[in-house]
Amino acid sequence: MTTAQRPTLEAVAARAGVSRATVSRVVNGSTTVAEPIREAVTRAVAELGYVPNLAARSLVTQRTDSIALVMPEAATRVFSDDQVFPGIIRGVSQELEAADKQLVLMLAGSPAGHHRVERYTTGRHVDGVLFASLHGADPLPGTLARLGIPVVVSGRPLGDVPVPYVDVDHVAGVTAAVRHMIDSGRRRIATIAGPQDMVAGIERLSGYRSTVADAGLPELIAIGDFTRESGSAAMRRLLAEHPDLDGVFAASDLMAHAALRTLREAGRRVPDDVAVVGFDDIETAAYTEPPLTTVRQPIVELGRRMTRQLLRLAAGESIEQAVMLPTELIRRASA
Amino acid sequence: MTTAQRPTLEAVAARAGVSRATVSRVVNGSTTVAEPIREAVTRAVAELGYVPNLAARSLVTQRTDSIALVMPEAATRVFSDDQVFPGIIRGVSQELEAADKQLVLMLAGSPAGHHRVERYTTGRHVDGVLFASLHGADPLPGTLARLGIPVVVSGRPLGDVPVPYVDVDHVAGVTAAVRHMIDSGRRRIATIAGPQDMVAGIERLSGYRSTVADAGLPELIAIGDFTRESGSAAMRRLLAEHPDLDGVFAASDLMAHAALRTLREAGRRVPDDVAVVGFDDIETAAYTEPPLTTVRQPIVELGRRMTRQLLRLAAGESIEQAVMLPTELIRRASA
DNA sequence: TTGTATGCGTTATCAT
DNA sequence: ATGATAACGCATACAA
Repeated sequence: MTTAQRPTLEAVAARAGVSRATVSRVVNGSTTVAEPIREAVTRAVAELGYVPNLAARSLVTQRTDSIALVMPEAATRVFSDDQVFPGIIRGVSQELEAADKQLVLMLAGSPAGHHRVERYTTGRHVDGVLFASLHGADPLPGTLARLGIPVVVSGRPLGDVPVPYVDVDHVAGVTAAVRHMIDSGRRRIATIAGPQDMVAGIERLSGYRSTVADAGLPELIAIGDFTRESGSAAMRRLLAEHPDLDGVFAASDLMAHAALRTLREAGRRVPDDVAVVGFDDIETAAYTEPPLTTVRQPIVELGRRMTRQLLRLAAGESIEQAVMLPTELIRRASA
Repeated sequence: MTTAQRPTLEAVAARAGVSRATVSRVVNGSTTVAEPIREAVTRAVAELGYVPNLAARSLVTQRTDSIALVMPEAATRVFSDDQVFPGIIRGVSQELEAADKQLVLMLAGSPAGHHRVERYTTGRHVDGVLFASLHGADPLPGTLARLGIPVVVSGRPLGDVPVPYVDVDHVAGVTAAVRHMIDSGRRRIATIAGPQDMVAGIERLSGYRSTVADAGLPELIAIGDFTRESGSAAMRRLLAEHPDLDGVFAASDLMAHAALRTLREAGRRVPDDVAVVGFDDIETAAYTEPPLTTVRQPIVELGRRMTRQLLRLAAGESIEQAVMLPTELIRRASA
């Protein structure tokens, strides 16, 4: 490896016939530099192909200009075709790009991974930390916040940790979904709920319960974990226990997709016999058979908002403890 | 922000009653440290919650212990429910975690983004660079390689840049797919090809052409860009131009999925009237109507192999210029 | 407006 | 086996 020595401030300074300090000023856009000198320096920078050494810079500025996005899911689940995580990544990188910061991605599925994230983030190797989703009451966000490290979480954190978060309005979305089925005459509406150690799972279930309760309808519940597999199993259970059901609200499109198939295999027609509504509005939802009515959540926007909040926090501003994003019922053919 | 001063080597040294050098040795696992001293230092580290400052370390070691994964796609396409990119990310992070390195994710869809990536990577802010997919003949990988920066690309690079790459055996996969249809009696087999500025698109098309040619069958071609939308449009075109087609090989599952729907809308039964085979084996493939026969490519493994190659390269080893991963025909109901 | 001098927290070299 | 001490490349307070 003939790793050509990369030029330093020193080299540029020599070439331009000025001091290191002046070059540094030009590179960092200081206004107090005479035009001819600025030009000379700029030329020297270009000729030498100078690029600042970030390590050196961050050593003195105490900033790293990078932020971590932590995905505490098991690596195998983070990237199923559930589009939640990819969507968040996309939103985060858009906003980070605008701010000229780097995205350090950390999957923390295993305990070892979690520990690694803890070491890395508490070690202040990043200017801030974004959590993409929390399982149970993870103490890490709170720990970081207490250390004075900027943190923003997606989804209201379980337990009462005073960590700022951005979330979508699950309850409003679910309410709209269930109401829609009630309005079209369904009376035996079941739900395939999400995991009850995640806010999204908890809130979507509670939204369902209060809505059916308000309408004087019974609760028909089976728990899944947002995946297709769990959706199939849950649907089969519901069918066995409540053969007369005429509506299903699934807490994720993946589970709804599986429910669609399971219902068909059981000889039920959708939406004629059973109405089905999902949650997420993943791309596949428009291509299921029949196309899926579902609750859209602005997932890319979620990533963007989290990032904006974090950057403000890192800049020393104070921010709202909670930001809520709206959801929307997308009507297709399944309900 | 009461940013508690984080302890430095100096502080640990003072507490343990030794020199900075000794603490550094213990932290870095040097064997030349007496056991009692090592213990004292270890205790001091724990008590103070010391974590090394990576910037300072990398300033002297000339390593950053992080590698960049560049996705040169437009941000909007990188995370469609095409599982390719998420899969690669997953493979890369698994392997990186094992090597205790950080993943810096860079999307480079826009020209500005591309330039940003160039600056960042040529600036040696990472120990190596992985490219997740290339459009056309991107010069950046070659540039980096010439600068002595370790680079590994996914997919054979277009143009003849001598950059090491890992790819899946597109041709073998496509051949198996088309043969499968021929063997079951299809004689008018069309293809919905991928974009012709990407190797995956090019190779899958050429695999199709040679296979039908070998069988003395006609070429029926429409070009898409791997997305569902383009798949629908291409399928409609094929139907209009070749109403008698009895088989379709789509270069991506997303396009195959759209084709399935378009065929149904046109009143064709799959597989009775028309056989359909896709490529990728995304999770959705098992849930389409009918379930999709497709060519599975080991996408997570691709990410892992790329990473392993890169790490070897960064460690000064020399590596194979090309690594080819096998594909496999997964038979379901659509063909 | 520009230059000088200092320090950021490590690792590595060289003594001891 | 351990300790001084010199880099590493940069930003900035201060001096000019």
